[in-house]
Amino acid sequence: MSRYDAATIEAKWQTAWDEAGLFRAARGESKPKYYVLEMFPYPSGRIHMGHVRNYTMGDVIARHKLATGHAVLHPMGWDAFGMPAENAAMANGGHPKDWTYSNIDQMRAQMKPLGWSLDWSREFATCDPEYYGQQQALFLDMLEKGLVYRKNAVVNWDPVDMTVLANEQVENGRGWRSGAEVERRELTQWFFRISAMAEDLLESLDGLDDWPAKVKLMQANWIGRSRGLEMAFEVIDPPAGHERIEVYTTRPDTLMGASFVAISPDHPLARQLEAGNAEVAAFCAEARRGGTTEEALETGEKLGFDTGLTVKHPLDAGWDLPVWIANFVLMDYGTGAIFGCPAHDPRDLEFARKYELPVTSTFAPAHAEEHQPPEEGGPAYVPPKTEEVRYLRAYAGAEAQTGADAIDAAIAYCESHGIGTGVTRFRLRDWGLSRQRYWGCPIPVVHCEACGTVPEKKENLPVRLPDDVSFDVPGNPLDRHPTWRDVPCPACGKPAKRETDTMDTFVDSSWYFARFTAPRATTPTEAEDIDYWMNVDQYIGGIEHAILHLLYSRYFMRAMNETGHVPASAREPFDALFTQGMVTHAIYQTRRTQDGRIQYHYPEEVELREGRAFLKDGGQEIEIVPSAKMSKSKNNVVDPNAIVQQFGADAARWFVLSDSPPERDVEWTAAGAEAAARHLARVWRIAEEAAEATGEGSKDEDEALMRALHRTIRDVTLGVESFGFNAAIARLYAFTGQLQKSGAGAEARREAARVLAQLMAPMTPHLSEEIWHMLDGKGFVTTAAWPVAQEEWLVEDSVTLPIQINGKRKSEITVPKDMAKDAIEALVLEEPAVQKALDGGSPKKLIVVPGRIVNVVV
RNA sequence: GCCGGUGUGGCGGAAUGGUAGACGCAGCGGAUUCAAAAUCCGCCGCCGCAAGGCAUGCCGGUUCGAGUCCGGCCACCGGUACCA
Repeated sequence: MSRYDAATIEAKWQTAWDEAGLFRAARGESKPKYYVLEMFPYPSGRIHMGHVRNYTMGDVIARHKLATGHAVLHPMGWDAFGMPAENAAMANGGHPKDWTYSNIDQMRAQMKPLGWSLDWSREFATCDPEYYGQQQALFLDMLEKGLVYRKNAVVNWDPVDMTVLANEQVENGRGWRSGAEVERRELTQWFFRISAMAEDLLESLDGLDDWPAKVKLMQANWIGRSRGLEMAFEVIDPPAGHERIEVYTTRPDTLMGASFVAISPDHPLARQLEAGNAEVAAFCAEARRGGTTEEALETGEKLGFDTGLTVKHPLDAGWDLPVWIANFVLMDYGTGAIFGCPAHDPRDLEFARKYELPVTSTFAPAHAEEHQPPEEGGPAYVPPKTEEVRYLRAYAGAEAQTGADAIDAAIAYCESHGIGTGVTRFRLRDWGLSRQRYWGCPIPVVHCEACGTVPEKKENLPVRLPDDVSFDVPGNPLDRHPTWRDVPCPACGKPAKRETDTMDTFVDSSWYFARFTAPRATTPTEAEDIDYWMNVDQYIGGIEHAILHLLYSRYFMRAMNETGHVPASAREPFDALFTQGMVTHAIYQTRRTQDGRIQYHYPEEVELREGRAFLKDGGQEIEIVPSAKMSKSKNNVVDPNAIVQQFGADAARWFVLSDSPPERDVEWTAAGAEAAARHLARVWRIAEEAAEATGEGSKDEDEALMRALHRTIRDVTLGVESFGFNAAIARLYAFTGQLQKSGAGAEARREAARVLAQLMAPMTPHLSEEIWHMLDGKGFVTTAAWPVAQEEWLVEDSVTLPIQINGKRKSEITVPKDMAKDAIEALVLEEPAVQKALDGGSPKKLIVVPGRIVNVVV
C-alpha cells in the first residue's frame, strides 16, 4: 500500500498532458465545438483563491466537455492595462510595463501547478502592441462608421495635483493623495455611441435564456427605457439666446405640482449668468465641488441658487416658476435642466423645504387612508405607477386613475396643445472612453490645426506607447512627452499633436474573447476562426461585472459586426453566463489600546480552540470577523500556492468547489482544505484496494453497488452540467462511503473505482489519471468517454412515503412504486399513528401525492 | 439615495410547494496502537427525565402542507457609468 504523493503525481500528469497537447484548441469539423471562458484576470502579481475558484469552475466544464467529445476552446490571457501599474510606478518607481509583465510571469507560474486545462498557446495581454494595435484598427473602423464621436463631459479634477482622478481615487469628496476637495470639470472626450443601440441591447436580453435573470434585470434597469414628455419652459425677460429651457420628465402628470425649474451649473444659461455675476460664479464653483458619481450626487447635500429668473408655467399663463441653479443636476444627463415637483419626489422635496419653495400635491391615495400630505410635513408621495390614485390637480384624464394612465393622458394633452412631445428615452448614456492616463491603449488620432481631428493611417498602427516616461509628477506623461506627442498630420503633413488620452480598459475587455479565436491574426479577427468558435458557450465571472463589462461587450460585438469583424450571430457573444461568488476568509483582529486602531493578524499567527481565536505568541484572545472579502490590507489573504504545496492542487480544487454553491461566496478555511486532502487520500486507498482485490461477491452486493454507481453517474453528470458542483461532490462523498463499505466482488469494485475516477476527473484530474492507470484505463482519463448512467440500474420498485398529520410528519410507509391511491389510503388509515390521531373518528381530508407524501387532516 | 442579491445547527451548507438540517467541518464517545499519528465505527439543531414542544433574519398572509409563493420590515453584500 502506497501513499498518495500529490506533488510528484501532479507534476507528472501536467507534463504528460502538455506533451500530448490535450488542451490545444483545434477546429474539429466533425466534432461539436465548445468555447468556455472565465473572465480573464488583472495581473496584480499574485493569484488569489477567487481566481482558483473561478478557473476551477471553468475547468470542470471544459474537462467535462472534452470527455463528451467536444472540440474545446479554453484560453487564458491578461487584462493588463489600468491604474494599478501606474500607481505602482508612482509609489515605487519603475515602469508600468515592467511591473505588468513581471506580474504576468509570476501569476502564470502560480497558475500552472493547478492543472487547469488551458490552451496557453493562445495567451496574450491587452498591453501587447499586437493586441492594442488591432484595437486601434477597430477604433478607426468605428470612427469611420460614426460609432465614435467627441463631446464634453465632466471628470473629477484634483486642483492641487492638477490631475484627473478616477472615482475610486476620490475619498469623501477629496483627492486620495492631495486631500484637496475634488471639483467637477468639463473636458472634451471620446464617446462610443452605445445609447443609439439602447433599444436593441434591451430587447435582446429576452433571448438570453441561459443568463441569470438577475443580471438581465440589472441590465434592463440600467438601460432604463422610459416614456416621458419633452417640453420647454418659456423664460420671462430672458438673457439673449436663452428664451426657452428644455426639460424632460417621466411624470408629466405632476406638472400642476411644479414648483421650480433647476438647471445644472454647467448649463449654458448658468455659464452665461456666471460670466456676468460674481455671486453666481461663486455658487457655481461651490456647486461643482465633489465627485461625479451618481451616489455622490444622490446622497450629497443639495445646494441651490435662485437666479432671479422666472419661467411661465405652460398650463397657466399667470403662474411663474423660479429658475434655480442646483448642484444635483448634471449637464451629462438629459438636457441639464429639470422641473421640480416636491410633493412627488423626495429629492425635490428636500430641496423645496431647504429653500422654502412651495409644495403642491397633484394626487393623493385613491381610497381614504392615513395619508399625511407632503404639504403638511409628510414624506413625498410616490406610489407605484400601476396604483390608482385620486388626482387633486388633474389636467388630463380621469380624476381617479393609475399614474401610468395619467402620464399617457398628460402626454396626449400636451401634444395636442403644443406644449411638448411624448418621447421614449433611455437612462443609458454614451460610453466615455477617454482616460487622461498613460497605461492604456492610445487613441489613434491626431489633432491638426488645419485639418481638425485626423485618424491615424492603418499602416502606421500600432500607435505604440513610448517607453521613456516618468511618473514623478502627477498627470499624464503622454501629455508632456514632446517627441511622441508632436507628430506631422497624417493628412496634410504639417506639425500636429497626437491625442494623448488613452482608452478605458473596458474597451480592452470588450472583445478579448473574440481575439482568442485567432490571437495571432494580423487583423482583429479571422473569419474562419471567429465563425467556428464564436459564441462563447459558457462565460463565467463575478457578479460585479453584471452591468458594465457585459453590457459594453454586447455593444462592442454589435459594433464589430457592423464594421465587418464578427458575424451577426455573435452580436450576442455569450450564450450562457454564470456569475460566481467571492472567496472570503475570517479576519483576525485586535484593537490596539494606545490609539484604538485595528490591528490585523495573519491566520498563521492565530490558534483556534473551540471556535475562539488566540494569538500563538502570548495567548491573548482576539476577535474573529467571519466571511470577509479577502483583502491584502486585512491580512486575510490565503495564498493558493502555499495551499497547493501543502495539500496538492487537487485538494485545493476539490475544496473550492465542495463547500458552497458556486454562485455564493465561499469561506476559505484551513480545516476544509485539510479535509479535502484527507478525502482524496481515502479515495486513493479505496482505489488501490479495489485494484488489488480478488474474489467474487454476492449477487446482491454487486447489484447494490451498481445501482449506487449509476445513480451517482446520473447525479454527478447533472451537477457538473448545471453548476451544481457542491451537490455533485456531496454525491461523490456519499458514493465513496458506499464503495468503501461494499462487499461486492473484485470486478464490480474495480469498475466502480474506475468510474469514480472518471466522475472526479473534472475536479481532481491528477488523482483521477493516477487511479485510471492503476485500474488499467486506456489513454488519459481526461479524454476517456464520459460514463453514461444505465436506466436498468436506476429503476426503483418501492417507495417510502412520509405520513403527515396536519402537516407534521408522524410516520411513514413503504409501498410498491405503482400502488393505487385508494390502496395507499387504506394502508395509511391502518397506521397506528393515524389511528391514534383519529381517535375513532374519520379524517377531514386525506391527501395522497403519489410517490411523494401523504397528509391526513383531522 | 437608487438598482440587484443574500439571510437555515457551533461552522460551510442540502432540500421540483411535500420527511428541514443531505454532504462536509468542528465537537463528543469508542476501536486499533506500548504510545501517538493515520485509519475505522458511532453520536451530534434547541428546550425537555420523558411524552412532547420549538426551530430556516423579523412581522403578517396564501395553502391540506411554506426555507421555498405574496406583502411589509431589518441586517449584510455587489453595482452605481474613470477600480477591474
